[in-house]
Amino acid sequence: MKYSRQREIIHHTVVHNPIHPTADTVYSMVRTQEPNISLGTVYRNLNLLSEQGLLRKINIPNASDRFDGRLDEHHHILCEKCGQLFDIELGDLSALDEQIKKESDFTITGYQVLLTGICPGCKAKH
Amino acid sequence: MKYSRQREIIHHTVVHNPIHPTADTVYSMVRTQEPNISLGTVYRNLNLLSEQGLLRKINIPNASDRFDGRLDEHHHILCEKCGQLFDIELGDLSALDEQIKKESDFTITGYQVLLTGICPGCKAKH
DNA sequence: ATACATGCAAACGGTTTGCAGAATA
DNA sequence: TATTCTGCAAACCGTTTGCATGTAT
Repeated sequence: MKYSRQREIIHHTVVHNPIHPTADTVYSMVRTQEPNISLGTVYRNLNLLSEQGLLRKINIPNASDRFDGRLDEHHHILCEKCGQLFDIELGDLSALDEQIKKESDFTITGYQVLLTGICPGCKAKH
Repeated sequence: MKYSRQREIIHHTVVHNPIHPTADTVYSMVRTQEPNISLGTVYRNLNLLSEQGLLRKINIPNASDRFDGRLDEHHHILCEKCGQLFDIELGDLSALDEQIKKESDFTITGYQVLLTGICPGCKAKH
């Protein structure tokens, strides 16, 4: 992976904005610094960075993927009202892995958990 | 919801074929009985049936949605090699709900768990 | 010099939608 | 008859890709 200014800005943008932006949101943000960047470059770099483990790509059903600069183990909850994605700690889910390893002949390589709910802000707006 | 022969065949197809078919697979299967059915009708009915709770729609990252006629609580594991989706029992995850309810101000409305791994069949083919 | 990256625009894949006509209630 | 449904085709949306050019090593 060769250095590029565009990639550095993209990476920096995701890491320093813990809002779990979509590619398109990253694109808008990056354009303030790099006005001629193309959406294709944003996609290519977000994918590259997540393949290299420098970013996480979070799949959202029926909506755009989100990107997350936090690399430690945590999960997410999607607010049904406002669409914002929040971090959430789920304690230790590795017990599930253990259980499945015992009960099935699968080799588990990963899992994803996505919760849905109503965030405190949306609850406040009754 | 008015009766339609097409919808009945679609529903029957999903319920009696526990292979977690995609819309396109359902389309192929249904066409053997209903050669003039359109893909649009298949999509419309799969969505309608899952909205009514008569079917479950399972979101798969970077791939087509799958449909499941099993309505009881269970989860799924996607084989990375062959792409087949299998049922898996994860015991009681409601403890997670409890934990989150205590630790956060979110109202949890649902969660989805998708495991990835290598299925026994693919492991056998070394 | 040679890889790799970029901007652009077109293509892609899965899914949804508008419409005119057909089937159900 | 009023409403819902269908087949068809076009549109849609998020994402990827081919290409000619530019940049890093």
